Amino acid sequence: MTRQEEAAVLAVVRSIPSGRVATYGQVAREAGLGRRARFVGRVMARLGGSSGVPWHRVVRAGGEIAFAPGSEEYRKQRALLESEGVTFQGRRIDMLRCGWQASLDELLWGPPPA
DNA sequence: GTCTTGACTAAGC
DNA sequence: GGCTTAGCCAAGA
Repeated sequence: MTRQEEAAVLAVVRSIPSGRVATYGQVAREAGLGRRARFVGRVMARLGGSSGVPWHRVVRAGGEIAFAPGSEEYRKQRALLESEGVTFQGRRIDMLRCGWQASLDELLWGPPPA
């Protein structure tokens, strides 16, 4: 929609700490978009990847990567996540360990950089 | 203006 | 565990 909402989405995604992931719906809520999870997906798609935004930390509900398993993008995203310490179980991310929860975030990992 | 498409989600079978 | 359906909303054609 507007640049502002897009910026809000990017800000939320940037605030996801390394080694953890958030779902599209979660990002949408954090950005004040309510249930516009698809909008988050659209913003990610438009980024292209070289925007300094950790797009790979955004996954679908349930902790599954949004891309088709085996696809180029899927493998890239998974590789990036695993390099940050995110653990997978099959094609799902262990959300209990790596899922991002803002409140729990500060308790376990300390306050985010910004 | 409408119709289609999609990096979504929750619920139901 | 998986697949389908229905709801959702914005961008492009």
